[in-house]
Amino acid sequence: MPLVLRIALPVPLPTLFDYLPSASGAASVGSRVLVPFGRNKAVGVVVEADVPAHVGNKQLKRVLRVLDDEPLLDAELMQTLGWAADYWLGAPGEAYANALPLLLREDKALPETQEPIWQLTIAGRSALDAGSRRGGSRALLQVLLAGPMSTTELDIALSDWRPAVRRLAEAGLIERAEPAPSANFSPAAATLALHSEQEAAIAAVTEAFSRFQAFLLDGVTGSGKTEVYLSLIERTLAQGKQALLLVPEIGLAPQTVRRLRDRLGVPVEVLHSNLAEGERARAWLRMRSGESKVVLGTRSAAFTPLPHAGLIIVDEEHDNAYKQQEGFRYHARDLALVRGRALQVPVLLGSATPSLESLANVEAGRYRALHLRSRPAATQPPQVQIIDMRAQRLEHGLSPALLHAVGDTVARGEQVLVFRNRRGYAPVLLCHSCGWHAECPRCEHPLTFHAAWRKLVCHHCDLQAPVPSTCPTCGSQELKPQGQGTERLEEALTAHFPQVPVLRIDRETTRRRDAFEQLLGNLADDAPTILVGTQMLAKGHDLPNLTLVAIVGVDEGLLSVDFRAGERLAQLVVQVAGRAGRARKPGRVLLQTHHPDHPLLRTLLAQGYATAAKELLVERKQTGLPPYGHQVLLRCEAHQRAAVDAFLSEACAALPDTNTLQIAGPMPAPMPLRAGRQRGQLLIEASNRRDLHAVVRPWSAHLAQLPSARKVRWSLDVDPIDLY
DNA sequence: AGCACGCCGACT
DNA sequence: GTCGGCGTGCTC
Repeated sequence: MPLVLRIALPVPLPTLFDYLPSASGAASVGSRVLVPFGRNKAVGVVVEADVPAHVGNKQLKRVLRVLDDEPLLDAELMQTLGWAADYWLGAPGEAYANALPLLLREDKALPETQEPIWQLTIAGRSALDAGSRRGGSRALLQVLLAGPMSTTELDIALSDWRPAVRRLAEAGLIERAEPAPSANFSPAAATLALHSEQEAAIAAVTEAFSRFQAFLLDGVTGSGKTEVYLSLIERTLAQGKQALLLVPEIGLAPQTVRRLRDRLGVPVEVLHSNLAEGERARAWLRMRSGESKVVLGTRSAAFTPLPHAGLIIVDEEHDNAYKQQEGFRYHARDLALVRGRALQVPVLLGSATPSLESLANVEAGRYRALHLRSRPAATQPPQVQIIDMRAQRLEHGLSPALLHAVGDTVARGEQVLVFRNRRGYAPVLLCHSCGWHAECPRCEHPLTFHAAWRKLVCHHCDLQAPVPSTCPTCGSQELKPQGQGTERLEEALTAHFPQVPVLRIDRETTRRRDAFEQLLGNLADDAPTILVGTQMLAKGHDLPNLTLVAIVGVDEGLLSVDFRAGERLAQLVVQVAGRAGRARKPGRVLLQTHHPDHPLLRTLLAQGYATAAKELLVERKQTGLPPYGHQVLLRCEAHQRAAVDAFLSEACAALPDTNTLQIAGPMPAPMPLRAGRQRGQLLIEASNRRDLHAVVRPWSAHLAQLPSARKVRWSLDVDPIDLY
């Protein structure tokens, strides 16, 4: 039996692949190799070396080339990635592929980690004196007059400077400079005075430096969580160690990056999906080499190498954006915790509305709770009030009380946010004569009416259809938009308050890059404005003159069958409400509902998120749902319903008959048809995670062998976040 | 996931 | 007579 290298290749297959070592040199675990794969070549990562082959001699091929003399992935990442693929039942190759920036998954030399630095040439100086250039080129020359600048610095100083660099470099007016010897950075911005809760939180985490301990920092909006992060990162740097800060989405990044850079005075690497591949690879490599000390990033940044790890922070830890919803379905928060344990560093989870999972971990003594209860930046917490919509004369879904409050607020010269989690004009187009409504043929869900586009749009599959002028079943002209989306609210508010600008912020109005930043930038002058928007407005962004938040139409969340709907609703309401009254002015929150007596709303408003969450946890415990029970969801879709049913029933039959598992299904998915595909699922639950994995691990291998599996698209989701 | 092989419809 | 549709099977 020959000794081989066991290699992870970027394919969604449950196996590693054995190869004979390269003729030219040995490859070590964690190094990348180029191998022949099928009729092609592929770059893979060596997972095991000098092991006996799993397959017959004649199948073995030889490694073509070893790409790294030194392992690119260190022992900790290799171990964590192996664990991750096993835990989330992912293809090992996909786990490794996820960890490496795209550029590092290619058969190329590693890019230079030094970012380009540009400086003026002598000709450039004269050109500037002569004033011969204009536009972007002139601005760039002006900026470089102060001295050489790196890509990062140019990003801060100018927007869209890259074309100008190309033009001026070609004209010989600027050139690449040698990097200056790395100077000692010194913190620029002064430390804010910390209040006692912040001091306590910082002391607790600092005390745990150099060992693993999870913390849950529970701090209301405006209580100074970011300041705690900054201080802790500063202390991590003082020890010569690295810090990883995860955020749920890029939208939160620009302001945080600026704050980190100003405060820490060291380069801060940023990793997110919108980044150019070269930048991404360089940032990753600079963390790997230890050249950089701080990285801020979204989900995939949880895989950044941290050879000198000191601290991991997960901000807004409750946010579902941390869970990857396709391919390798990992959870970045949970991965961060596993890495913290492997690296022996503390992990700080922060949120104003912690997930029930994290609260249960505090309860079980696995995490230490840290609280920030006071709001130093605001005089008082916003006052929340329910508006009972029943028996009210509504104007486009807005009650008189709500409109009055909006009017009063703008009359005082302050800003209003009207929150509605539905884009478009109306979620349904209904025939008042016969009850017909427009439906997506591929999803069997109502089409949303978009007035500005004069179109019906399916929000599940992006199908677009013309708006019929008469009812297709009865010919009546009584087609009426039913319900309210942000577009309709914008229209209604504009009509009602013609003297006040109404600004809509949703996926349509912010489609263009930076549009969100620009729209909010226009608000900087604090003039009275009515903002209408979706989810996007729930987080980040400090609007000091925003004093009224009106939440419209959260009733769907109260009635949903999804067991997490209540948790999500509570988090959303608190996060949106947190937008109000962040500066000196007191904030006010109005919640318009048809269910003013709903126990969740009552608890939430009377006693706050912590109490509401505690009650939700009690319910979960009684019903054995997560975090007290554990779930694996088998999803399946195909054009033919029969193919779905056949696969799921075979899959169900293949499960062992143990009383440690509860099996729900096979059943249709909550959306049984989507984009023309029939969908079904099988949910497996157990009170013990180890029992669940022990069953599901061999089962998933078995599923791949089923002939019926080849006629469907299927996937397993460990700890699913939504069951739809 | 790619990528080939393989057997049945509308074009020069 | 071909080009090409996507079903099925394989990748150490």
